[in-house]
Amino acid sequence: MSTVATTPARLRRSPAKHRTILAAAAEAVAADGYDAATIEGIAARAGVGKQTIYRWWPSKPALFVEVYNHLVPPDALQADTGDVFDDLEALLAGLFAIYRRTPAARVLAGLVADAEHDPAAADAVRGGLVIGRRGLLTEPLTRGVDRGQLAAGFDVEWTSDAVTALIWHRLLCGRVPLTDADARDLVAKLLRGRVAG
Amino acid sequence: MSTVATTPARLRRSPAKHRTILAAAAEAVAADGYDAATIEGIAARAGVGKQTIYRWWPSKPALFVEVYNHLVPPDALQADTGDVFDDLEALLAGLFAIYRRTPAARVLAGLVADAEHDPAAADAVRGGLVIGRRGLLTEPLTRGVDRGQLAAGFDVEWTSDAVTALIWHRLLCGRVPLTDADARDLVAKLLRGRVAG
Amino acid sequence: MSTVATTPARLRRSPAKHRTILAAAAEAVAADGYDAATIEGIAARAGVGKQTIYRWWPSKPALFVEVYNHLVPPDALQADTGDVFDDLEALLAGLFAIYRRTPAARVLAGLVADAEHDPAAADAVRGGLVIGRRGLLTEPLTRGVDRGQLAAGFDVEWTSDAVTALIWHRLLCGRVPLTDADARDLVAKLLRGRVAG
Amino acid sequence: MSTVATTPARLRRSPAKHRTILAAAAEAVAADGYDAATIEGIAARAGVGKQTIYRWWPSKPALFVEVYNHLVPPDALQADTGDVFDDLEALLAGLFAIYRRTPAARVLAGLVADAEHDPAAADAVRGGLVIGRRGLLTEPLTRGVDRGQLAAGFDVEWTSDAVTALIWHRLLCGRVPLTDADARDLVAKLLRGRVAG
DNA sequence: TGGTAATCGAGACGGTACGTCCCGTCTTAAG
DNA sequence: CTTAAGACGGGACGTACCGTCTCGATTACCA
Repeated sequence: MSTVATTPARLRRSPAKHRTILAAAAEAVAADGYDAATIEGIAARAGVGKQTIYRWWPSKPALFVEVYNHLVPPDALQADTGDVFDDLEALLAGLFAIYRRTPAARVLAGLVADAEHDPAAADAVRGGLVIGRRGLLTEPLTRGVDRGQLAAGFDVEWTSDAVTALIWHRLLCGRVPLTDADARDLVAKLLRGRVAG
Repeated sequence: MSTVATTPARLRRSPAKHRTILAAAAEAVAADGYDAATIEGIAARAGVGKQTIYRWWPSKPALFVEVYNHLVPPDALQADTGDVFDDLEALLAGLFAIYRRTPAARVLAGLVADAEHDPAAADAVRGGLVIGRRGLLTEPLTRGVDRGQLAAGFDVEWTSDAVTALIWHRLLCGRVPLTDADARDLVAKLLRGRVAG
Repeated sequence: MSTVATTPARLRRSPAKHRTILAAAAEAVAADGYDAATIEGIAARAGVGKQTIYRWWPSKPALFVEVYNHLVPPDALQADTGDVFDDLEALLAGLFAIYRRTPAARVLAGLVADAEHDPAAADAVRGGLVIGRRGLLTEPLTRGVDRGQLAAGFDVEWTSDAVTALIWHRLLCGRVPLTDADARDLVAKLLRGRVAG
Repeated sequence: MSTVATTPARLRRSPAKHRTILAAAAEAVAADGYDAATIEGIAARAGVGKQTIYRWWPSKPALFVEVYNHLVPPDALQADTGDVFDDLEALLAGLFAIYRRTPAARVLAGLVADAEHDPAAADAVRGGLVIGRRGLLTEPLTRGVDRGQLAAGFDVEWTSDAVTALIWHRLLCGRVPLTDADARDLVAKLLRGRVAG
């Protein structure tokens, strides 16, 4: 009878379903790859109606952005040992470990793919290991500069992008998984400038 | 039946149609993006039956590998000025010019996307600006090492990959097109090691 | 719980809501047609939860049976003038007037449609202008026979069905609404046997 | 190369599939009823893609109009014995036999249902046993008038509609199938005017 | 120069997934 | 403790392309 809805009756998504769907999506990628993972299949795998997925995520990329964030929680990767090289190595090693353990790498690669034509996905991907999470890279580097461990003119921005770029290149192109050695190598080459052996 | 005679069994495929299809494919990407460019649409645009496309290319990625090679002819990018930095800058500037003029960048990005799930596409992409065309990068670099312009231990392989990675990152992620300035910057940072300003 | 006491266990269903829903259902049919009138839409139109409708009516046809009975109250159509032809003409003219004024005809046609597959609807429809309301037709006719105005052997049952059949045919098939002239014509042809002009 | 399509390349629908689909549709109605017969189910039953149905029929009613015409071929019902009562009885008996043997009656009832909201279906239904096929009824009746077997002023049009109406009423409402006796009864009551049996 | 075979456009075909709509049931918060 | 609002599993909708297939109609070689 009241003609004015007091509160907009906030959506009451079931947290359990929510998690079930994210898990089913991750499984589907692990099983069939990002591309073959269809909304229809994920719904079936989760024992959920398709509409329940479309209700909460406007598109497949949007869903997988959340899957990625779920698989790669940013907080778990922070480190501050006092040594910028150690910090970065730890960060990358942790990230690569997740990539080896979960389908996160395939998800990210798939999102990069979608980003080409889905502007929303593009934004999300830029947040995926670029803008949003760039703090993960820029903060330790900035600390390194502040501490004097890195040269005063050190280009933190460019280096962050370069690290991201090299990782993506390996994800998209590489056949072999990323290892701790790759983390060390990346730090050595890009931060210490030891390109020439 | 064929007696493997003098003429190699007469290729009936008309070169004109062949080019028409490649052009239609490029147009379709320019118009709608890689993903929305369907075989069906390309066939219609080219005034050709779908089968004619499938006769010559087993899949969409296979078609676009050829489109890419058509748009970015490797020979046009060679340079040997005697200076490795100039060579590389010229190479990259030429490449970026093509990326600005044609849908080649969108094609490459699309192929990278397909590469995630289509092994044939993956191989093709690795050839697209990695293995096959890596000579484009490794040869000038090797000359630079031989000439003494680059340090003896300079890691040509890693540097080639890094250049590719950074370009891809910009293609997949960047909003702004690559320019001559970007070519200079890349050479400065990765080859001259001028990361710190 | 209910002690079958003085008051019959207090009907919680508010008569106001009840009427609101019936009205919303009628409006929905008037606006979009029987088929496009969904429970979901009626609930929204009535400002009522879907459950509230399902609580009171097991199905869409069940709801519309009540809507029909609400739009076409049987008592309003009775007449006993002493002349069977006048009685029938009055009855039909009154019915047709309702059909022109309200969506009752579309509701009945829709129910006939539902009746094909919904046994409950079928029963309801047979009551809609056949068994239950047949009294409306058979009673005046029987009086006519008793009074001697119709032949002794006059088949009241068959004639009632025939009248119903012809009306339905016009409802389901006719493009033009039923008029007073149609009422007169029906009586002339079927009761007076004036088929041959 | 020729810019002018010589012939509009007439559609080449496979006659075999066409028949398979009609048969599957009839079976589906027989098995589950008109309403529960979905395009999806018919396609599966026929071993055919949904698109193949949608390619040739714009809607479910359109499909079933053709199914009805296939089940009730008008030519098979003609008769001209020289006696209008015999002709009509034969026609109706033949029709009712088909209704007992095939799901044609359920199809017609379903179409009548759809006709309420689908204008195309409405047109088709009017053709189904009214306008188009009305010749089936009007022609023998007209012959009867011409022969003098029916009164000169006999209203052929009205009688045709009345016959149709009564049949439909039985189809939509009746529980028992129509029999030869019903055919005789209909002729007796409506043509011979023996209502007062 | 007329046969004959391949190649072509067109598009029908079985199929899969899309994203939407509504069903009838179940859950939650506010009154 | 009832109600509106609406989330939920489910199932069909009608559409878009996929990659395969079958048609005639060119077309270009060969006899």
